[in-house]
Amino acid sequence: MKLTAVDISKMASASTIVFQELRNAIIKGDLAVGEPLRQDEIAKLFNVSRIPVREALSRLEEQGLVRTQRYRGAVVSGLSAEEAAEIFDFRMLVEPEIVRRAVPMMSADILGKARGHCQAFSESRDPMAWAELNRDFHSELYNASELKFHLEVVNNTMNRIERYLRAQLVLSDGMERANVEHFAILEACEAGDAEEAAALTAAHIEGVKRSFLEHLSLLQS
Amino acid sequence: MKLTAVDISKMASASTIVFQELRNAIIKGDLAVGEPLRQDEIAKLFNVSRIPVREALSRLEEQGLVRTQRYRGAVVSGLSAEEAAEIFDFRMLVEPEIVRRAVPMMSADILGKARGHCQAFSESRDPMAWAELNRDFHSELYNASELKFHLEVVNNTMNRIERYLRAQLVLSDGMERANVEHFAILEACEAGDAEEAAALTAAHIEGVKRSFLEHLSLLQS
DNA sequence: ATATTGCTTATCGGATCCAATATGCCAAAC
DNA sequence: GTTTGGCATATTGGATCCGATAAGCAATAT
Repeated sequence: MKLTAVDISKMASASTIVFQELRNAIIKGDLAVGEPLRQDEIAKLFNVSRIPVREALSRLEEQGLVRTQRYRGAVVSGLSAEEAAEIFDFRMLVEPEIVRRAVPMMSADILGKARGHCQAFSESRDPMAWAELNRDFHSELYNASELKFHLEVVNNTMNRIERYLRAQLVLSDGMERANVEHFAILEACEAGDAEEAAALTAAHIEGVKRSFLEHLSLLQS
Repeated sequence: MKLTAVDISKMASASTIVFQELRNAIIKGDLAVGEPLRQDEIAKLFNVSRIPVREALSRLEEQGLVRTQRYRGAVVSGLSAEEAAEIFDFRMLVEPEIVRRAVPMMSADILGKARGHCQAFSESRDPMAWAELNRDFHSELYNASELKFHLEVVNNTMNRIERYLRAQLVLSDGMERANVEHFAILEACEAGDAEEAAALTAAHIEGVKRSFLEHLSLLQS
């Protein structure tokens, strides 16, 4: 038999599709913080009943991306400055460790792909694509670690903060700095220097954090 | 006005109650790994329709506590030895840091409560209560950090592995060792020695990890 | 005996319907 | 003018119902 078989049992259900679309919209910032998510409205958008929408909203709440009040519906949840700062601290704790353990496992293929993402990031002129490429680059490196649980946690963490990173990449020289730091991290990886790569990753996140908090205090003054 | 007001809008919905009960049953190990969770059956148990049950199952899947296949239902998900080992590594990374930042914020009240949990743990003769008291003790210390995000992540992490810890506390001298180590951690906290408390916490988790893996290899041989 | 086919039942995903609560508005009472 | 009570509407949470798929079993053909 020569058939390109697709596993239909793994096809996404309606609720899964709604979930993923809503999640992406929240992550990208297309849905503003505090914006109410009406079940009816979403159901009509996707041409489904409210049942799969409600399951999607339950899952989003479990991920901390929306907040729900009984009989009052769900709203997109955001982060206070303190919460964002804490999330940066968390990333500074976990991501360097992932890199440390990933470096010895990086094949030439992975390093090549990472360099590709890095290049694309540096050359892109589309601010909206930056966050995407930034995440591709980091994911490429992190995935080499094959630490499924760590990666899952970091992904959920990124989902919560990426909106703010986008805003910040555009508003500052963050883009150029990120670019330089990415290449530095990449070179440490290519050199097989796990400790250096981890240290650079920590410094990178710390820089983003500081820049983020500065911009925030500017906005609030 | 002197009324002990309860916020009725925060009362749990049916789906939330089902979710919490299922989650607790999975965490405690009352529901075996691989056991299928039939919507009808659960709905009848709680005297509700399948709708809130399905929302509960969605949420459990989002937490990694069940696995769902389309049209085939949900089963309790477990951990391979590798996955469990990775989770211990993750805990060794995060929990010491939480302790480090919690120590300066521990009031006499908190330390008192922690000592209470620690005592209760050491005196309890009920193996099923150990895991509970163990978690109370650690939570008491961790909560002092007021790192909401870190705490959320650690809680979800514990939810995935607690079943295995229970089994292990009973089967070994783990109970006694944990007890000694708890008091050591507590003393470092009382002394305000954050670094020592963090180091002891890391050692504690590492000990549990090693003991866990040894028992596992025994079982498998 | 074994493999294939068709049927029956169990179970799931989703749609539709109903009850409970929230929200906004307007009139009436003070 | 402010507050109170009584609607009408919007929205949610849950129950019931329906179509689709999975899984087991019997009947048939080879």
